[in-house]
Amino acid sequence: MGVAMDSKIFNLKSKLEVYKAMPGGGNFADCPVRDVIQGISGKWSSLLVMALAEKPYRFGELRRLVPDISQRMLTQTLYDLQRDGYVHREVFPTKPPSVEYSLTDLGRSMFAPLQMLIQWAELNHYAVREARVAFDAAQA
Amino acid sequence: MGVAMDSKIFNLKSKLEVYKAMPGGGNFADCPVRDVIQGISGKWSSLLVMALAEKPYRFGELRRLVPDISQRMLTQTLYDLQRDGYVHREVFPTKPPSVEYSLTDLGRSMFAPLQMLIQWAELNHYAVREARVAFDAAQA
DNA sequence: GAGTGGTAGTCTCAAAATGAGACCAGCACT
DNA sequence: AGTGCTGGTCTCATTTTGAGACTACCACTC
Repeated sequence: MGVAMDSKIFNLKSKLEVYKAMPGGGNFADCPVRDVIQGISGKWSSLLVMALAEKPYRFGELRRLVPDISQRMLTQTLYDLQRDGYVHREVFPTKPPSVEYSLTDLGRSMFAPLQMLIQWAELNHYAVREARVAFDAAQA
Repeated sequence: MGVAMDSKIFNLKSKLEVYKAMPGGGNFADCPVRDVIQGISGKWSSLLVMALAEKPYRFGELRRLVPDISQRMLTQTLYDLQRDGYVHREVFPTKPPSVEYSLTDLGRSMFAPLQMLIQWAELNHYAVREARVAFDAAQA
C-alpha cells in the first residue's frame, strides 16, 4: 500500500516538529508553515491557482470559469494570492481597462506539490465519496 | 486497497479538464475533485491530519497540541475527517471513556501528497513572508 | 461525603467570513 | 439614447467560526 513510502522518502522524525518549526520558539499557534498552508487552503485559492497554472486569465474569464464564486470573493482571493506572491496582476490600458492575472514563479513552484494533491483527489475521490455514503448510512 | 497513488501521469493536457472532470458533464461547480480538495482545505483539517500522521492522538491531546482551536471546531473537523474516511475514531471503555483518533489507510495515502505541500511551505515560507511585506509596503 | 480534577463533548451567544445582489464610471457599438 | 462590457466596490443577509459556560461520569483526595 502507499503508506510504506512515508518514512523512507521523507524522513520525518517528528512531522509536527516540521510543521511547527519556527523562529519564535515553540508556539504552535503562529508557525510560518501553518501560516503559508492556511493562506492557500481557502475555499477558492487552490481552484484559482489551478486555473492560472493552465494559462493567464482575465477577471471576467475567471468569474465565468468558476460560476459559483461571488465577484466579491474572486476579488479578495486574487488579492490575497497576489499579496502572498503567487499571482501577478497586470492592468492593460484597453478601452474598458482589462486586468490579467497570472502565476508568478513562486506560484508555479507552489503549484507543483499542490498538483500532487489534486492528482490524489482525482484518483481517490470515489473512495472518499464511498466513505461518506457508508458513514452516513451507519449514522442513520 | 482502493487507495491509488501512481507516480505517473504528469502530462496534464488541460489541468482544468482534470479538475472539473466529472460524470455530470461539464459543470465546474460540482466536481468531485474539487469536492475532495475542499474537504481537506479547511482551516484545521491539514493540521489535524498532520498531527495524526505522526501517531494516534486522543481528543484532549489534540486540543493541547493545537492550542488555538476551539473544542467545537476540533469536534467538528474530526467528525468531517472521519466522515470522509481519513480518520478512524475509537472509543475505549476506560473509566472516563477515552477516544482515540488515528489515520486510516486512505488518510495516510492522502497525507503523502499533502506532505509535499507542507514541505514546500517549509522551504518557501520566507519567500511568502517577503512577498507580503513587499506588497504591503507598495500599497502604503 | 464534599470537593477537585480529568474524560469528551454539547449548547448558546457573539464575532467574523462569506454569499447575493445592487451600484459605479468609462467607453464602444447600434 | 440605450445597451453592453470592463473590473470592481458597497450593503445587507446568511453561514461559519470563536469564546466560554455547561453536562455526566467516575476516581481520587480531604
